[in-house]
Amino acid sequence: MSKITSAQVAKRAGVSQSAVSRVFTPGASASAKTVKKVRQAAADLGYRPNVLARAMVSGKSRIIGLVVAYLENQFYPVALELLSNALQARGYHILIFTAPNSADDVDVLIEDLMDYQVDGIIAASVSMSSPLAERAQHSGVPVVLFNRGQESGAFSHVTSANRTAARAVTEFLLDGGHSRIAHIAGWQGSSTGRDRQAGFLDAMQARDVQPFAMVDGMYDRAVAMACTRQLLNGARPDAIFVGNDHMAFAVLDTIREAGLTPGQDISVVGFDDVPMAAWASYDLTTYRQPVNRMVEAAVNLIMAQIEAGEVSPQKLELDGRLILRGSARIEKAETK
Amino acid sequence: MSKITSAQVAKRAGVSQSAVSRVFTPGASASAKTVKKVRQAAADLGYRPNVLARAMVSGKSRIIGLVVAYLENQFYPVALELLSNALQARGYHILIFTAPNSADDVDVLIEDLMDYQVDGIIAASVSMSSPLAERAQHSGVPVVLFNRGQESGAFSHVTSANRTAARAVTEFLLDGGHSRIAHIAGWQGSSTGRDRQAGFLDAMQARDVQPFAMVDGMYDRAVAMACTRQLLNGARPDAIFVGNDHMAFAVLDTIREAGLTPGQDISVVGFDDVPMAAWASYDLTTYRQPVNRMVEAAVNLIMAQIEAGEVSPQKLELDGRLILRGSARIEKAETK
DNA sequence: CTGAAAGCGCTTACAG
DNA sequence: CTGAAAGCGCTTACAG
Repeated sequence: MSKITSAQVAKRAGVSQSAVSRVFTPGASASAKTVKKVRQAAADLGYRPNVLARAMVSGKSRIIGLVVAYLENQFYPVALELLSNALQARGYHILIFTAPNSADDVDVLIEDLMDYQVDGIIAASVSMSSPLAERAQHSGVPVVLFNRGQESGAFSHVTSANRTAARAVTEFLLDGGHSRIAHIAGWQGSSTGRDRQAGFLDAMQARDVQPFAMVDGMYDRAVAMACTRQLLNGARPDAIFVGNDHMAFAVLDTIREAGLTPGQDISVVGFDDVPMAAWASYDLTTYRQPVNRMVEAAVNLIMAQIEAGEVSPQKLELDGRLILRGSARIEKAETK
Repeated sequence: MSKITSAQVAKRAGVSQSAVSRVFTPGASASAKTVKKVRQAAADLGYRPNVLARAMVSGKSRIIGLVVAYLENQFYPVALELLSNALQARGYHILIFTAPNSADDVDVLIEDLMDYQVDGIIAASVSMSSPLAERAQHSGVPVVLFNRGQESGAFSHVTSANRTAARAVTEFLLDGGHSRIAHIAGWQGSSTGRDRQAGFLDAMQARDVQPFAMVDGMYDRAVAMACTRQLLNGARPDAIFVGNDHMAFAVLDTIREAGLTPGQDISVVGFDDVPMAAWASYDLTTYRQPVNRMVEAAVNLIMAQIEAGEVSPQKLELDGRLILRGSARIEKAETK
């Protein structure tokens, strides 16, 4: 029931409270004898410094606020785990805020987050409003957007080179001899959804072929299934480029439900390469986002901003690569 | 760059700093006039109370430490999201610690967690050592184990009635006319793994049938696949009861890889009923853990312990139910 | 190297 | 209802 304080340790060790503090402060300056006495007393009493008190005076909480949504999409738990490990390794910890998908509420969340005096904020899969951007700036709390871009120059962000990537995916489909290509895009309210769609259109226009269809799957399984049923009705596409793997699994399930075989009757390509994409039942051809490197970059960015105080926002776009599996035909149609 | 403090608000509002504090304290006692002036000044300045400072003096951080592992198993992200939402709704937030699966390191983690003066700890899918149990007890920090039991009476926990549930699953398989039933158990170092295995054995013994095989899948996909390949070699089982869905998906993939059809050539039943189990490609018959109720119970328990100071540990075991899908044969063999 | 003292931003008795 | 004051558990100049 008792919280041991540095004062109690000091008393037992026969030194001042400041001495105890110094022993537990990395950049210490204490004699070997003092260190020994203090460590002994601390061990006897089971003393551990109160991180909150330290945070108050130092102004550094060693807490990073993480805003995350879409946890049903395997990409995010994976990223969360990597993020947490990377941060833990540097002595930071994550205060997690699960976000509603609507924008206003995210603002409220971030304000709550800032009340905890977090040293930085990583916002995954959410956008932030401009007023909020200003508040964060003003409070001097660095913000890094993860897997989401930001038009305003306020924040740093790290994403894949979504537009280029989507273009590459589309070209792959075109090269494979597909000509009736549909795109089930990610939520158009998100930069990733818009960028990937733009990349799709880039490639189609460059080859002068019309999209078979283009709809917004909202990054939602049920919506993606409904879109797919629609698409399968009547004249069918011969390929569907889906805005992320999570929706692509829904597309695959729906295609099979209709008695068709993915990769044979219709090609499907996703985006992310979550672990499940490699599982035999899905065997999804997809564009791999370099999640390891993305996490590393996000952590480095936020650390740099925390340490430097101010760093001009950086926009990082990393390259991934297409992973070929069974859900999409590779060879040209004529060579079949 | 500036953190606004209550003193600054007080000055602008022309009241004392205590008055400002009262206005922002729920159980306040301030005149309407004071409230008005203070709120105005606070709004002008963009003031928000420093949660850390409040935590220091009140001794309540409104932070719950969550220890979690196995994030690749969809059960945990789902639980995490529910937990976070439930806690957020009550004004608490989660400081997350991703756990290595080995026991010693968990202890270190929990100590780190306690340094943040968390008001309570929810440990999902991990066990805690006895010495640590004592420390937590001693510090007066309530601990609730989630989806994992604890022999020692030290902590509260909430789980499914794993043994009974596993027994029911096994009986279902037996009733379905299966006689060569294998069990790929969860990690035997975990209570859930042991309890489910015990339930499996209960049912088998009651019917006087020998297990076809019993192995430890370690809650790991790769291990489960290896076990399944082994099982498929030579005389095959006609059913496999798998310790959780995450492994069951691996089993299903492996069975198909061998050219067999789950639910036809061999029945498979999982445990959890994660969302993916319902997806057409897996269509997994499984025992549904009542995750909503489990989360609710865990949150209520921890809240009760925080508010009451001391509450004797409670062991909650909730009932779920078997969800029938296509991966396991239902009718008796003879009626086929 | 070391101790006394101030102060981080709050809450909470204590008087009035 | 309200203000002055003490104190939560630390870190960090400041003297010595």
